[in-house]
Amino acid sequence: MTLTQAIKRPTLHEELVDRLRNLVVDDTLKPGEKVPEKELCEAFGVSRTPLREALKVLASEGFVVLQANRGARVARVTRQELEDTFPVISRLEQLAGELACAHLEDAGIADIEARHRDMVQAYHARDRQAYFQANQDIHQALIRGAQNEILESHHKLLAGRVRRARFMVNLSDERWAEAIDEHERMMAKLRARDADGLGQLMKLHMMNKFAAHIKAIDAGGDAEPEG
Amino acid sequence: MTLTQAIKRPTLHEELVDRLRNLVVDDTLKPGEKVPEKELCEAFGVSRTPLREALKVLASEGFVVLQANRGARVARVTRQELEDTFPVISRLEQLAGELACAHLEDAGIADIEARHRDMVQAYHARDRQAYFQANQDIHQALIRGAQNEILESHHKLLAGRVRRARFMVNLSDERWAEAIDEHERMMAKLRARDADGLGQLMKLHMMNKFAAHIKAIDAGGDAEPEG
DNA sequence: TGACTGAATTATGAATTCATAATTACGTTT
DNA sequence: AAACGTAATTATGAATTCATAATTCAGTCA
Repeated sequence: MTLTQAIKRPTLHEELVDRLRNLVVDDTLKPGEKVPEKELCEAFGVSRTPLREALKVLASEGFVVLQANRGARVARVTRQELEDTFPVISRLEQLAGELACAHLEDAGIADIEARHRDMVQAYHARDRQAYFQANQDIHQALIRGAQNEILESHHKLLAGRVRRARFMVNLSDERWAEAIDEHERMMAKLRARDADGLGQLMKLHMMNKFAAHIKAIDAGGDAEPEG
Repeated sequence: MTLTQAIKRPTLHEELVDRLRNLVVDDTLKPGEKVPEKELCEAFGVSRTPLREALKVLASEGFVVLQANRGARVARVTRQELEDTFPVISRLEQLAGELACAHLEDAGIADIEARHRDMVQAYHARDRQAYFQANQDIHQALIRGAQNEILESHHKLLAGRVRRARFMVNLSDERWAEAIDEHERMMAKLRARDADGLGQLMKLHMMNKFAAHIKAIDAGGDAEPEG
């Protein structure tokens, strides 16, 4: 009976961690906003204990900040943090690209090709939502294709911190075209299974995305009200 | 009064997270071992609530694994996990090396030089303990020198998972000499502020360390008893 | 009228309690 | 005596309670 796989029934606090993290990542809970335990408890229909456990985890992941005796607030993504995060993400994506070239089956590559076509189509249709989704799927597939759980989990955390819905509205036409071009070249490297080449391009792609964000932030001057 | 710095009185569960993590990292709590809440509560003199919050955080950091209704166990570092972790760490160290070259002041480099000399001295004295300490200090200083908190925190987590005391006993004379040589070359690159060169060497250094660990594990056949 | 003091309220950190799943101990049956 | 089934015990997930730090608000005085 050593083969028996443990049945996975998610415990209450695990469920809450996921739910709350999603609320932060998809920008339902805005940065700097207070996270009142009471309201969330009645919203989710749970007691404070599992919710507080979840908040502690979210805090260690960096999605919320805890102030002693003053509860939790959604973490602000400061410019400094962006500047720290992107170089790290870009290196993780580089590694992912290299490993994906080595580990992906032909079927996996074909699947990414399909999503790439979806993305290009969304680009021509100027469908930001569809583009965003396809883009995310591609990166996700490449990370998964690396078959490295540590890489995947750390990437997921960092990507979650940075991926706030509002960033997408910052996508300029110029940068959008550039990004598409970068993806085309990435696909070529992937088809050729040029591991180092793909890694290099993915790193660059991330750093270019980074530059575009910074530019948009400097131009738009994100209000970032109150504390 | 806007300059008033909030006084930092660590909350109970934060303290516990650190304490418990240390117990795991320094191998006081052995991999696979059960982490009984009751005993730890009376050992630390706290109630179950903060301790359980701490365990949730430790679990999200990967130091313990929680099984529903069956409590927490110290996470085992499997071979697969080592194989996943080292490539990621090596890339983080590579980035750290590049950034450290760019950001470290001369004084910072001099400090690392001093610790390097300590390390070489410990090597010649065959003092594994002192060597280990100096080595860790050097890597730590380089990571800190990168001045990237995201990089630092993620590196710390991964290093903590891998850094179990017993690994040091695996250090063969051959590998030890090799490691010293690698460090010598790293120092040369750092002095020259050759960012890419140092990054490259640090990546390699980590992967060589990785290979040595794997070799030792395969040879020694770590017993890894019970589940 | 506006700023300060202090009580009342609220929210949070932590302890305790409760319900239930898991484990252990025991007795029965073959 | 071994194996199964069931009851007793234990440990855990979650709710509730308690103590205290923060915040709010009313009242006072300049």
